[in-house]
Amino acid sequence: MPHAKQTLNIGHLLQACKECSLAELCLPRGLSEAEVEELGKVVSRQVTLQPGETLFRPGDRCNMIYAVRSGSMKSFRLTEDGGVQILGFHLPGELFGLDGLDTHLHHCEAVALETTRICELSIDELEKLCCTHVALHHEILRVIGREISAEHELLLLLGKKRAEERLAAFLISLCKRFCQRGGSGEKINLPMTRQDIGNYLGLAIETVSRLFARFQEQKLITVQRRQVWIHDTERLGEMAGLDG
Amino acid sequence: MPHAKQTLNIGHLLQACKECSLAELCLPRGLSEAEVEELGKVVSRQVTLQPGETLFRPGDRCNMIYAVRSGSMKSFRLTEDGGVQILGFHLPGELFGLDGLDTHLHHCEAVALETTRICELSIDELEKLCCTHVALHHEILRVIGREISAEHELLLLLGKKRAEERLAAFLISLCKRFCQRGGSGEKINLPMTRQDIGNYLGLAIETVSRLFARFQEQKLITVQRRQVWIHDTERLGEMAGLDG
DNA sequence: CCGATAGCTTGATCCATATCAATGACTTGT
DNA sequence: ACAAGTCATTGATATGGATCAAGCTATCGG
Repeated sequence: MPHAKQTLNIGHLLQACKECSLAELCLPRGLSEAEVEELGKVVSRQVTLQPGETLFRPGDRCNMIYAVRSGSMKSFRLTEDGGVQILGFHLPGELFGLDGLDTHLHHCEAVALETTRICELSIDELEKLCCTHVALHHEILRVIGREISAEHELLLLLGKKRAEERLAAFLISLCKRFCQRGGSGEKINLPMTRQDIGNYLGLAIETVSRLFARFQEQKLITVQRRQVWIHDTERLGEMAGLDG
Repeated sequence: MPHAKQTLNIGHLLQACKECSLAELCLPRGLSEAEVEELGKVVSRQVTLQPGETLFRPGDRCNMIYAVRSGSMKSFRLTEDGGVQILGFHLPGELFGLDGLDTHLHHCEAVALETTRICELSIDELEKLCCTHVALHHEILRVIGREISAEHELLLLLGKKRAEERLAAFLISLCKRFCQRGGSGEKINLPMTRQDIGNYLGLAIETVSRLFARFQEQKLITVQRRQVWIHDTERLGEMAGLDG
């Protein structure tokens, strides 16, 4: 897969943060109108990726953080023997690319799951802006904190939960996130393959498939390929051991 | 275990960052002398914990980040059913407590493994200082980046590695970190129990014990209770799948 | 010095999940 | 409409590490 990026930088950016419907989920949350306008200027460009295209890979210079405008991404780390561990899936309004803040080089790879639009934000510019806008500084720390929390959650899941609990937690998490983005909470359209789900949860693809079947038998969900209807959030939550 | 803290704030802090021998491992790395002096003022106090004492627990207000002055800590997350997942061990010069940056409440608990001195740094003060000292701002981002990288590493380990690889990676990582702190790299004194190691690595205590025995048979290490001599870093590294 | 306790080791058995193997269901291109 | 490829399901079998059980070894208080 080539390291392809397709830039859609038509003169001025057509849609900066000010007009973006995702503002409340993304960095602008809680900023004043003037601050959001400033933030919009930091969006250096927007990029569109086709399914399977790579945004960055290990060793790439890390000057930007990225926000999903539409579509979805996965980021994953590689072992030297060709193994993969998916670290997260990124939905519209979510930020990613914070790894590599230490060495200024990315350690992981980010790939589009579907046709995906990305906003690129210059880290340097953001940093400067933080000095004059305290609210933005706080927002950025909040985003970082959320990232760290999410990773702790996943560590708990991989280290301590059984297969059933893992998948339940995964479904609940996705469901919540799609709800925040205007989904009904009834139906989810999975942007990732079973392979991706299994990899992320530390399970074999067959195990994921069997669990989907079992959850369906138990009337918790209905599965049809990538479409999942959630019938019993309550019980799924209990299975997941809640706090996910 | 009571939520005990014993403050050693004798008038002025006896030893701020300027005189600290760990400076090069901790936040002051790469700062000018004047900046280090400023940073020292942000260390609001130093705390000494006895083995098993808690520094913070889930739900506690998160205003500080912490640096280990001497001794060692573990931080872990709890499941609602009483389960534990250790998220990390913290050695002298390392910073921790970055979880909770999002909600300003800690999600995890931090406990001393031995008698441990901690420097507390006010997040608000640090934030202010960042605006006037770019180098400090970069340092903080570096520390955050390192935290995120370390967590990705652990995710890879828990998700994809076999028991043997996990323990090898763990030993290599500890060895490196003790070396940076002036250790010989020959001998490690483990500050944590087998229970802790197993929990951290997602293994049963018995498995850890058996692996130690096997590594010893293979002449890779010598184990005597909490003392470990590393004989063959090379091969351990290979077993770990390197990049740990 | 002795008993109690916490931490560790070692052996025997079991089980959750991986792995192997085959088939089915969409999707895409010709 | 068919061939080929990718993705998903389902069944049979294997296994790495958990769990259960017993004993060992420092350490500490009295």
